[in-house]
Amino acid sequence: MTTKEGPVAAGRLIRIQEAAAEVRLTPRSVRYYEELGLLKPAARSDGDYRLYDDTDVERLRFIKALRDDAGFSLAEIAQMLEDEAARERGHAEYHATTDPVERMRILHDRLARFDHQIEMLRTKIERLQAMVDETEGRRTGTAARINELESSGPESAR
Amino acid sequence: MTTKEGPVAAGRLIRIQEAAAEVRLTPRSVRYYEELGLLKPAARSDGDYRLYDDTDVERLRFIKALRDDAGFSLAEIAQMLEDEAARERGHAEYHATTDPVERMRILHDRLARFDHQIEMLRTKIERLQAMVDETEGRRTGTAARINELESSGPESAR
DNA sequence: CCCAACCTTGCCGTTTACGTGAGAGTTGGG
DNA sequence: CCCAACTCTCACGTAAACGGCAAGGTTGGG
Repeated sequence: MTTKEGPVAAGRLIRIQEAAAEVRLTPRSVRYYEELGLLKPAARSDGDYRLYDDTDVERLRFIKALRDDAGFSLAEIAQMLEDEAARERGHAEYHATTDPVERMRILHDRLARFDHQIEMLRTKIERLQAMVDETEGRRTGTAARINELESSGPESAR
Repeated sequence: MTTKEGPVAAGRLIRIQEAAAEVRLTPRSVRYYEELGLLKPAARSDGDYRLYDDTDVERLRFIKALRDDAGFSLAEIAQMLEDEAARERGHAEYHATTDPVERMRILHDRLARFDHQIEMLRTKIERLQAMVDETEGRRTGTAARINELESSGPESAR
């Protein structure tokens, strides 16, 4: 056990603008994602300000990556993340239940979700790779014609 | 040189429904893509029906792949394909010009476009791979905790 | 020539993923 | 306590990517 025990570092709570800026999103988008059930701020201030912790930011980063890089729709992302939010923060719930069977169920559930996410991404990679291969094929054809012209052309160019 | 020279097989001309169906798109989408300048039918019938050949269908297939698999916007796709349509069918234009310099320019242009497309796709693949790695990391962590519980759990389960 | 099935060009409707205020409340430094 | 900056919750506006319908023209088999 290290000195700073617990879930890594649960100290900082930031407001929506800072959280959004850190992952290059707008506050509006973050609120919209919440509206769709993709995440919930770790807490609210007395004045009802949304307060995010680092796991929230990580989640936002992941959401953005799924959207921008993988091109998934927010609906699909919601599917993939499902109520994982509840689980992640359900670290509390996880420790709350004494039932080891329940604990295993949660963990296995999580594992399955990871596997599914990985599979989705791998599938996408394969398709992209297929497109690369195809494009490379066409590129080769064009390159070949360039070579033809470069060896037969110069004679007529003289 | 084989017996059937020329651009592979320029015989069949199909109407929009058949073309769309072949690549699992709707006629509406195909028309919309045309409106955005992503492709132009090889010909029109007397009654102004759009008529597509196999290179058109290939193009549609590519567009759909870029959209569905790679997640590019139609605007980005338009960028990537630019006026490549003019070039592809500019096989005619290509053979029309006697200037070998012009021919080389066209070919090199095409090559550059292919290279750019490949680069875009490769970039996307790398990002997806990074996400896979990250997710696998988290998966491993969860799997580890499962193993912990599976070896320490059964004792309390007795 | 006739008709069902298909196509054409508008044009308005819809969903997704936000942008952009409006009006009111909250925070925090001076 | 005051005020600038930030945030809240509606609520309407918008661009992208089509769906769907209307009114009319085209195709092609019988």
